[in-house]
Amino acid sequence: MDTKTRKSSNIVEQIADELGIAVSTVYAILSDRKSCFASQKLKEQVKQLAAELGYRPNYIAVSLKKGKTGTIGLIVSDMYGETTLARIENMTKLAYKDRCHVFVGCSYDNPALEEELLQEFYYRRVDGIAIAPARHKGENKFLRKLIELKFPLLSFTHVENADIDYVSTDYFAGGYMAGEHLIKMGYTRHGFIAPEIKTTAVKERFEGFKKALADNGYYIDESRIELVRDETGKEIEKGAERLLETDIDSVFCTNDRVASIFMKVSLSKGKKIPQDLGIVGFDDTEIGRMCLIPLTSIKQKIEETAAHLYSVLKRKIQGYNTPCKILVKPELIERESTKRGVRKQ
Amino acid sequence: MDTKTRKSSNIVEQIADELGIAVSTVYAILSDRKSCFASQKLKEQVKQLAAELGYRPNYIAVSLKKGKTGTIGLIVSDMYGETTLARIENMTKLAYKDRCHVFVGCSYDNPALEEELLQEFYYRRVDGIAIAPARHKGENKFLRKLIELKFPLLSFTHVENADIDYVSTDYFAGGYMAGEHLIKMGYTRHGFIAPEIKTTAVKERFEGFKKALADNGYYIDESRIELVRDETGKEIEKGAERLLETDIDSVFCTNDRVASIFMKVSLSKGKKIPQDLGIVGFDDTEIGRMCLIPLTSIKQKIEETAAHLYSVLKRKIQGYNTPCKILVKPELIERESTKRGVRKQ
DNA sequence: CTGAAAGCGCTTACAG
DNA sequence: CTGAAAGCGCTTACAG
Repeated sequence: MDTKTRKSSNIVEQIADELGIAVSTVYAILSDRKSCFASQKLKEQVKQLAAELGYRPNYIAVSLKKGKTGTIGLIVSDMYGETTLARIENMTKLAYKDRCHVFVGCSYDNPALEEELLQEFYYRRVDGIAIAPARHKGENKFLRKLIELKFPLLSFTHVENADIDYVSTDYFAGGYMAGEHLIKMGYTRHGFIAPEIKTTAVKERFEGFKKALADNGYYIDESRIELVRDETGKEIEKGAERLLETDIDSVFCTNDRVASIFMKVSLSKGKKIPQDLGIVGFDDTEIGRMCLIPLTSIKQKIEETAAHLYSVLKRKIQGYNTPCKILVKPELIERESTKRGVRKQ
Repeated sequence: MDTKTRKSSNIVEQIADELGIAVSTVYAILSDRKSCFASQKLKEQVKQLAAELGYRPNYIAVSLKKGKTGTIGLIVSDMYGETTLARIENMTKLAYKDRCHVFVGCSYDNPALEEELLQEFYYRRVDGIAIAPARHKGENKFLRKLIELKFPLLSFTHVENADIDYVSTDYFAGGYMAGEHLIKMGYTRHGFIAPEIKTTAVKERFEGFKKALADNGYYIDESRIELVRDETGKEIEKGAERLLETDIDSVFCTNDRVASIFMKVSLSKGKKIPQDLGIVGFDDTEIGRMCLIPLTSIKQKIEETAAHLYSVLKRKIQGYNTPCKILVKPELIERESTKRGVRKQ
């Protein structure tokens, strides 16, 4: 038995010395390696000692050696609302099934910050990145670089003029559903309200909406399109008031929050919902469900989308790099705010 | 000049070979070390080459060497609501100022999962952990262990019978404020509604509420305390209906969601708010602001709390380990739902 | 002012 | 079946 007390501060070496075996054997035992043929008794001794000495595995060393960190970067573009939280939740939950953990970062729609975060995560050696890209346009050279390098990277939305892979909600289809639904419920004078359109996600839902109207012989007049200056409650209220001065009998709102404000303004003006006015929102959030007249809304299948995205990302991490552009259809959730008696077929 | 082409795959070695200098010099230049006295020209050459060869720093190696990862673990107990998202946001934002990143994990109120996550983060060598502890009681031995080890660990709430440091909202004070406010507005028959009380956070706000009533000569009768079976909308509605059959003229709801459901039920029964009925919520969320009658609510100062928590955590990481039990007073946000003409002084 | 060397804590061939 | 050695990519004294 080797008694030269190496007095190492490294617990694994201490164990090896104490038991007169090699460090590599200790590691083999401690990490339950299948190719470890130590006797049961030895294994127990080692584990016992490890516990006594307070051994803790060092995942950082493992990461360095393996060249994989078991880590994913998630970049969101805002820290507001159920959609963002759901993305965080889904990614962490899915990753954890593979014992992976996720770093969360927010670009606040700022391309420079987005670039920084991307680089940070890249240097930190995350195995892959999921990103909800900044909506305000701006050059992101680093994003392009990562795409060129074929770094495992996947987006939650389609990005104009960037060849990034994505798994996204089909916003166009969502808008189409909203339009179709209002028509089916017998509404004929359709309006649209949204804060100024800066994102593909919003532009597409509007395009889809218009297409549904057109396909059914309707047309949306300029005066019935209200593009509000910003997302503050004040501005949305003002927009709602203007829109209510037109002859609309229904409105598609870009999200549930806008819809709920619209509803409040409408009710305060004595409108009957859904009789005088049908309202459709987007996102199917709690706020819509809580409205005095529960809100019909287009629900993004966030969970399904996330599962898809994660599995593709995982494949990319494993080295498969097939291009991937996936659109997931949303779903119409019908509630009181459009439940007018008439149901035209 | 050393021409033995070591043909290393390591970019830094390649640079060193190419330029005939030592690797340590290359590293010194690449990481802009102040104690690096290489000539400006050499520095430029090195950086140039690094860019050409696509060098990327390896934070994992740095972490291993330095024994610090620049990483924080955040464990939340649910993935629901504005408070959780705000915690995630604040932690990531604050940490990022120090170029730290945060792993997010959720225990879903499950002590076993909580223990796992704690251990994962510990093994992953996060520098510190911020935790919103699981509310359902259950032994968490690992938590205790970390506390014993004096691992940098801080909680968002006080935990019964565990000596964990925390920076928390003062829920008792919040409940007290709610009670005091209702009394000041002239309400005299006070009720309380909440899903069954499992957490200190809720228990304390109720205790504070009762104290405010007692201090002002009021008393809350059993019949006016509605503890609902679970958090589903259905159960809360039923509870609200029962409570509305008593003679209450005001109610303190454990959170804004419950309050907004309560309001809906009340309105549908023809109650006038705030004249017949005053309602106070908790958390000051969008849902409360969106109510038909905007909701008076107790606002947790999440941002302030987070800033406090982060700075204490940082000190712990730096090795200072002074005990820390901090309560941050919340704030009453007065809106229409309690704005009754009478203002008793 | 620069460079050779040891070491952070692991894993993985490879030799015995 | 077990162990000695090299190496993952860095940093940090220390020698020159």
